[in-house]
Amino acid sequence: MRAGETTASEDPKERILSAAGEVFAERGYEAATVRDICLAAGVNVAAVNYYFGDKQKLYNETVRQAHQRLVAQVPLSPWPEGTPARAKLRDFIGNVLERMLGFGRPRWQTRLMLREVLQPTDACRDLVEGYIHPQFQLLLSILGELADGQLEEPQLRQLAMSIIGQMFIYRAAGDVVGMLVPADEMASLHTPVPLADHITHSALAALGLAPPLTSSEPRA
Amino acid sequence: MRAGETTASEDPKERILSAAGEVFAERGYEAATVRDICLAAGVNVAAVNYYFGDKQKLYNETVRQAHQRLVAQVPLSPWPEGTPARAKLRDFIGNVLERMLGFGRPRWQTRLMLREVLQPTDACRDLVEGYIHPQFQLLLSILGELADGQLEEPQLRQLAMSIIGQMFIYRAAGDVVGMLVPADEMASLHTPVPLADHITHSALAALGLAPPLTSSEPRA
DNA sequence: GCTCATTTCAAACAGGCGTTTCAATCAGTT
DNA sequence: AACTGATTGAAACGCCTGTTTGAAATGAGC
Repeated sequence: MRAGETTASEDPKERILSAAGEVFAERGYEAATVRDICLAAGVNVAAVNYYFGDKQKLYNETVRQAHQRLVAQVPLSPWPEGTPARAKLRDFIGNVLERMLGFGRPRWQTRLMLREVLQPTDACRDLVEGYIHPQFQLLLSILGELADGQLEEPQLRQLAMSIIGQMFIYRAAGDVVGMLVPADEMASLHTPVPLADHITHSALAALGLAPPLTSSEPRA
Repeated sequence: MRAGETTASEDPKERILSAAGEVFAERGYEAATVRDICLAAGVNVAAVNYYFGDKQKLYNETVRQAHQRLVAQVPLSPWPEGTPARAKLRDFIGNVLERMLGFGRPRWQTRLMLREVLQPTDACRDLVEGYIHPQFQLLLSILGELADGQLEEPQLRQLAMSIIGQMFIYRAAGDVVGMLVPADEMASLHTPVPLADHITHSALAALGLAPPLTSSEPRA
């Protein structure tokens, strides 16, 4: 099949996938053009159809790959046995926020996922089943541990969705959030670490497991 | 200028705006075609350029009108003096959710706004200044009243964003939420009224103004 | 009934789109 | 060196896009 591939960035298929990720994430499926992707990848226009068949198949493959790389970054069993549930909650929220908002990995990966969440296509089902649903279940189990049998599953799901929503808005509507919050405050309070503290504290306080937000000194 | 307009739905300009709202909301700016809009409006393709100049100006006008109609539906001073702050909070959350998720008004109006929030264009600034920011300030004032001076402005803004996030996710990611929550539970718990109760109760509990969620009987 | 500005219509326009073509190039084998 | 199958490249193909055109239809004022 393949003839001579040297490094990953020399393989045209890789280069196209990477360029397509950026362009699709930035402009969306319709507005992204095959010509732009090929220009960014430094390959001929015909390469997309040669390697992937057509634009739609390239898109599906791009989403699939971004999704799988994202999954690979998430540790399967993050905590040693005996870790307190509230520590797990803080870790979970911090990790999700870091993955959503952090500047580490290429931004387009999560941005592409976000597009699928906002307006699902065929590629969305795999994303939910392979990535989002397991994370949701993990959060549910943490909350179940915290509630210690005092909340039913439906209430746990409501609470879980509340927590996810508080993180989600920063990723999905970050621009508007930036218009509502002063710039300096945006940089100091609405970033992964302080946000994770705030959201965790809110959830624990709502569960009666931490002092209310109005108390000036939250416990560590 | 105008020759003979009878009813609102007979005026071609109205019909185009209405059809454009649906199509733009459904497919987005790029994927929506002028021909589809005109077909839906029952007018000739040339009508868009005749009445609005070009596609971009039609889009701007569509967003502007949807935004203004939305604003017109929101009462300016909703509560009589002396209304308890927690009642205001419940009302506010309930109203926003009803406007976001309710089946009353044409769905495309809020969906179009949502598109602007997720990926702002020129039309977004007006939307934020004329609609979102005032609502945000209203929520801030309610929370300030509730906190009774025990929280600083930055903390109030964090809390406000948390509340908005919990509502926002249902509008922006409703499809995925529906994949994570059983269908019957979706219909019973994740609808405007029970959701408003849950979010209000969570916020009050986090502020120490209501019993924790784990307590089986929340106060009315 | 005529005038005249406004509005409608079918047809066409230029440009960009995804895709295809086919000759040129390349790498590996004989 | 010649053959072979995989890859690349420039150009072209239809098709669909937003937009324009110019003539036909419309309707109010006289």
